[in-house]
Amino acid sequence: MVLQTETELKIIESAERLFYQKGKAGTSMQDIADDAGINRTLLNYYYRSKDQLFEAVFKNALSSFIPNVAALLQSDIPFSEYVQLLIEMVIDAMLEKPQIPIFVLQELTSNPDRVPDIIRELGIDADLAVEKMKSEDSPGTGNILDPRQVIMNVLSLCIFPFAARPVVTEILFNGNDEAYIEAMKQRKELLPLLVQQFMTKNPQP
Amino acid sequence: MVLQTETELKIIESAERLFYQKGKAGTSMQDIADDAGINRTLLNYYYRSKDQLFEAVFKNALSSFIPNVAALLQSDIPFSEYVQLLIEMVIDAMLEKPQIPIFVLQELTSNPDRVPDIIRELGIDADLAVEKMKSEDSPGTGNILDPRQVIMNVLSLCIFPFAARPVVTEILFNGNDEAYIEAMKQRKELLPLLVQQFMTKNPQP
DNA sequence: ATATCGTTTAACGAAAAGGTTAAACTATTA
DNA sequence: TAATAGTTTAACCTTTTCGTTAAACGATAT
Repeated sequence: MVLQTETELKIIESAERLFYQKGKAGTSMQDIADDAGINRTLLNYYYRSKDQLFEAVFKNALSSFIPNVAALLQSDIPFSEYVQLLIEMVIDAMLEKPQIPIFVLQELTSNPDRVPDIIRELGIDADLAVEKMKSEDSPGTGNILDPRQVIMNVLSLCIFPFAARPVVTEILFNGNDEAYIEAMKQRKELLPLLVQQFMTKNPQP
Repeated sequence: MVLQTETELKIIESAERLFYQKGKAGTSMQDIADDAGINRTLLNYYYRSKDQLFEAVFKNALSSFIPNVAALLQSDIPFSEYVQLLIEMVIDAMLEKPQIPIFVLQELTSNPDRVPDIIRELGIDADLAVEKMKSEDSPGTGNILDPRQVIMNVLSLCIFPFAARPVVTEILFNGNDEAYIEAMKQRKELLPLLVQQFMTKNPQP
């Protein structure tokens, strides 16, 4: 069964939406069937079990942005360019599907054993990337930041404001959604400058 | 019933641990009773329903760190000091209970209606704080960053690496937990310098 | 000793959830 | 037209889950 039938697509779309919002345990097969407007038995017909349906959604979620990051990690562009690309990539992914981080992190929190397998499966070797970054860190640039800290900073700055959207909107923007969105647009220009600044300068005098 | 019986405490502790890890829907009343080593009926005896038990845990989670932040927001210390305190406060909270952000954000994602009530209940007025910050932003300091962006940055940098701990540990530190912890300790000293830097300098030339 | 109040337990009932099976339906092909 | 393969549905079974109820237990006060 290579190509997806229309029903199969409707199922995945509904499952995605509901799993993202309510989590795996919080979503019943009936919920998904109702949302897709089909009979519940069809879920089992196409995906055999709830576990397998969830698995499909989860893998989709991961593969929607991790491969890009992984490819970047293996590439041999200069570190500064690398960071710029990473920022753009992650923010774009967030704009498209902001719920993914929470969804993935929640799942990995309740099931941390899965993490190593997933990483291995995606073929990421951070050591290699980090070594490359260090070797690029010629003394003249004044960059003394551990590359790992830089990556953590970039991911944090890009992902968190989207993941925490409802809280951020309410606390910082008094529930004004347009103001939130506007701030996120500004952010896309602000972050590269910010990151470049703290990458190329020694914060200690 | 003002003071808590021993049973009541055991219940809350178990409920907390399990809700944090598995979420509300992923945790059954039986799970909690087993973890606490008591009869399941006692959960209903003391907390009436699963909803009310969850509510108790959720409010605990929020009140464990939001009040500090709220108090800070209302205080009238200088903005730079304010940021330093915020960083310390948030990182300390994260070190103690790193699972809270995901737990809270997951719940708020599946139930966004709750956010406004919660904020109001906690008596936070960000506008007031932001205005204060802006008024402090005398031209001489060169600070042109929107205070809201600064706050977002601080929260992002402090919270995300803890919330994403399993992934970060595996991807950036090859599963070496000690290395992760070491990096977090470094982070506690790094972040204030970093934030101070991008607060007091104009990233645009 | 027994009455009483708070606590704990076992048993019960109802509803929800996941999954299987066999029958009904549909469209294509022989 | 009839057979066939793929799809959809209704009915059924089993397990889990939440909540209630009434009885048992235990300590303290009368």
